[in-house]
Amino acid sequence: MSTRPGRAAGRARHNEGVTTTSANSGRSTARAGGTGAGRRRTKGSPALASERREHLVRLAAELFAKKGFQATTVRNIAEEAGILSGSLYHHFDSKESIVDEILSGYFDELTASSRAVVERGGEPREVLSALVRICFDALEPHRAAVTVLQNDWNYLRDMPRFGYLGKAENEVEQLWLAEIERGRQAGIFRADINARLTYRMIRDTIGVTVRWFQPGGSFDAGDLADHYLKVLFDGICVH
Amino acid sequence: MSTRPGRAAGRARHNEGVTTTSANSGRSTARAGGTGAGRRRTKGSPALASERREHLVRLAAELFAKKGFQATTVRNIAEEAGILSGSLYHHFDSKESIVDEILSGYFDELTASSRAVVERGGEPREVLSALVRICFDALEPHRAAVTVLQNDWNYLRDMPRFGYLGKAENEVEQLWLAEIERGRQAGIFRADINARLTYRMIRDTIGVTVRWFQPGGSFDAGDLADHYLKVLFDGICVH
Amino acid sequence: MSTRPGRAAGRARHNEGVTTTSANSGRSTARAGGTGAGRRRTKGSPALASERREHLVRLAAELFAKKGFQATTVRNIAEEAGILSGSLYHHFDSKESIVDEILSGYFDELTASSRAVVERGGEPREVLSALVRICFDALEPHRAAVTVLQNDWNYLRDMPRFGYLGKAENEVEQLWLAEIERGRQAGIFRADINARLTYRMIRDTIGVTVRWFQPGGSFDAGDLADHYLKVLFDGICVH
Amino acid sequence: MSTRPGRAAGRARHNEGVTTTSANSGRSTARAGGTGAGRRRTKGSPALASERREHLVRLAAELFAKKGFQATTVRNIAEEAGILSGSLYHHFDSKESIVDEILSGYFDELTASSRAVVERGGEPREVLSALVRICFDALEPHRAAVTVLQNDWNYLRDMPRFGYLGKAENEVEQLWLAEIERGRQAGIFRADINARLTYRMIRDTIGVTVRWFQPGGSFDAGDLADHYLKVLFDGICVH
DNA sequence: AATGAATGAGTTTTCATTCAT
DNA sequence: AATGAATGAAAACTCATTCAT
Repeated sequence: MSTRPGRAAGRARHNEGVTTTSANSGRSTARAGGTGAGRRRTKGSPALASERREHLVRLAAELFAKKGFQATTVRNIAEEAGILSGSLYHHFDSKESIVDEILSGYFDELTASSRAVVERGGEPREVLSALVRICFDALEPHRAAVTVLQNDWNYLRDMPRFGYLGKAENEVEQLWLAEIERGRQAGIFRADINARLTYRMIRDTIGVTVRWFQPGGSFDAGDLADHYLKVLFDGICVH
Repeated sequence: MSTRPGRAAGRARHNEGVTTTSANSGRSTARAGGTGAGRRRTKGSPALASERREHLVRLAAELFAKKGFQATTVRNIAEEAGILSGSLYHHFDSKESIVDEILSGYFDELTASSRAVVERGGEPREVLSALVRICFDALEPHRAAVTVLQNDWNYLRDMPRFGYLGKAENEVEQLWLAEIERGRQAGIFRADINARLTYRMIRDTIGVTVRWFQPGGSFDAGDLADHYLKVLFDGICVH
Repeated sequence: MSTRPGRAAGRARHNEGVTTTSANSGRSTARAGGTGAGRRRTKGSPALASERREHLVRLAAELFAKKGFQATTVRNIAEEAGILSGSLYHHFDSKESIVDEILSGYFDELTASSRAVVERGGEPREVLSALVRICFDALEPHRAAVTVLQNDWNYLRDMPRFGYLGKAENEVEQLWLAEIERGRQAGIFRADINARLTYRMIRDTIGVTVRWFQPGGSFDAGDLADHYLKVLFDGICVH
Repeated sequence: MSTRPGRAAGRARHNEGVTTTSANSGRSTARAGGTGAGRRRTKGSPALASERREHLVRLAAELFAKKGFQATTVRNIAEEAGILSGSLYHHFDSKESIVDEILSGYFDELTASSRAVVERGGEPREVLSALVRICFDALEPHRAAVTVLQNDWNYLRDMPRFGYLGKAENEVEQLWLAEIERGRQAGIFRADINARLTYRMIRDTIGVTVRWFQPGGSFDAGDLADHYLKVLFDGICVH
């Protein structure tokens, strides 16, 4: 379902407005059609360096999800990886750039999938279902990102570097609003509901799920989506 | 609707399992093994807490809501009050005890109101409506508490001091579950919805509202409740 | 045995070299042959004010003995008395002046008693016994002073205010040394012991006793003295 | 005489019951749930601790001895080392863990030597002499530990972390008591002395010596021991 | 004689980050 | 690619003391 774009094609890094003093400011992944001479530090294959990096990001993601971004120290991450905290700076610019990588990965996928679903078109109820399912489906692969967004949004939103988060959110919102509106015009959705309110309600409800959702527990993300769509479309009352 | 108990009558502070070495842990100064007779600070007013203290709690609450508990420094709070950070410790034991005061105030009220509503009885749909409205109504007076719970729950839940939060949450959950079940038995609520899932969905959705809800904006808490109950009971689809 | 001089006649206060900014610098007890107009703050009888003050000193002494001077806060003392810390400053200049009162009381008595015993004269062995017993006997009434001297001597000795402690110690030491010497000349004490080393050994041993000595326990101060004198004079070996 | 075990072989650190969150609690960096293989910091040298670390401990020990544990600030230590106070935390968890290192080093050695001496057996008088000499001999290499124990015992004894101090003291006491008893049975030591009282007297007297004993002064630790044993065994009186 | 509020200088500790090796 | 040592700025908290009321 997800049209997951390759990393190179996706939105690159998002360090707008950030002064980068060190040499290692951006991602060190290969850039498509790179113009400058990409920093190559790794002697072996670039793929290996990238693997190490991705591994570190995954470790960090887990910690961010478990303890929150602020409460996770660079030392925590390094310990988890079995190295010293200073050594992390060989791979990343800063703690922020790690979380950036995590969040942008999530948003790249979310916006791309959402756009694709809407472009494909179909019954508003089906499209809306698909949008909802995209969010639920992200709960497992992007658990950390969603969690950080839930818990540390307050902290991150004020940082210029993460301005893109708001923009991406907006783009997704517009897609939803249009679809809800379309359903209303078509007489499928009730006229007396407020589209924005409804959107917020749905998105928030899904996001906040990470706080108690256990992958591998009694429900999987699909069950959650089924249940939620049922209530969303028809309410909890018997008709 | 809410039987809102006065602060003085409600459950006081919740520092179970916390050794308090300093003098300012509770509202009335705790004394080690003093020989003198207990001092009553305020003779005239029934309020136990000093006005100054309450004022400081309010200032702190605003900051916690705006920036999060972790991101708010005691200096921030002190500056807001126009004093030095050390002076705050004349009134409070710790930063934690400030947030404790805020959170316990919220939970005292929430559990009391919820219990009262359930005990009064009535149609399940009406009782559930009332429970939902209690949560929405808390959004304004307890904005800070709800916000902190949203953003810093991950951080707070591991602290023994805040174990009571989980317990209070549980109590409320039980009230809701019983009511949903009752509605199902009565054939009012659909048999194919999961009570727990539904509960989490509703509570979370309301709580997360605090992230964008502006008191004094285009919607007030009542509008939100109306809209939400509409969707919750009957869904967004036309029947 | 102790010729305990009245407070008024004893060495007054010892704030040499301390700039006193507040009004209440010295003791407020009546001064013998006072020249200036003594500060009179108490409306009732001066004796009552003095009683309160003495009571506070006793409370402080207990705390100093239990937790050490440095580790005891002014707040601790005030709490014990059932007042607020600031209120203590109505009675005392500073924390230091409280401990000063405790220590000087001890030394006034110690030096006076020791002088008296030596002046009375007699067999060196008897005089030395009496000197030892003075120290043991002080263990109960001056427990706090002895304890503070043991634990906080390092801290206090550098303060000009407490320079008199060293002087008083010296005076006592001279009395002992002379007596030991006299006993040696008389052929009663061995010639091959070092007087100073012996003095230090005895005094220290007695002082350090406060660390485990429990008034009301299996031994009283007299038992300790008996035992110690036995070992001191004749050793632990069978002859 | 002392079987002085090397540091690396002795009982390491004693932070029983203390939750260590940071990385630097022990000598070898504790790691949370690291995946990588354990790192050995020093391959060549058998010493586990870094030289830098040991150097810092020595500096701290001197300051603790001079000013007392409480009165020595981490800033003092850092300044002595020519670094900033925060930098100390690269090497140590806390101020407490520094003093822990100092104290446990002393006790490891003391208990090991004492055990060895007792196990070797011999005349009670000789064994007791050896036990006394162990204590005197520790005065120079473990001056700081002994001093801290003298001055800050009151403060440290209440901390769970330092519970092992009491246990180690107890073990040593038992060794002494058994030896004194053996000497009594053998008719070498007087029957009318109390073993515990005698033990306390001796140990305390030696410990308190640190308050005036100057390594490099007119007496060395051996002289002190000689003199003390003379008095202890035969008393100061001529027989 | 005491309260209640505050000061100010200090404390220990945390932590992202830098950098020579 | 990593270590080991350090920085520096800030954090929470402590506490003797002051002072208007």
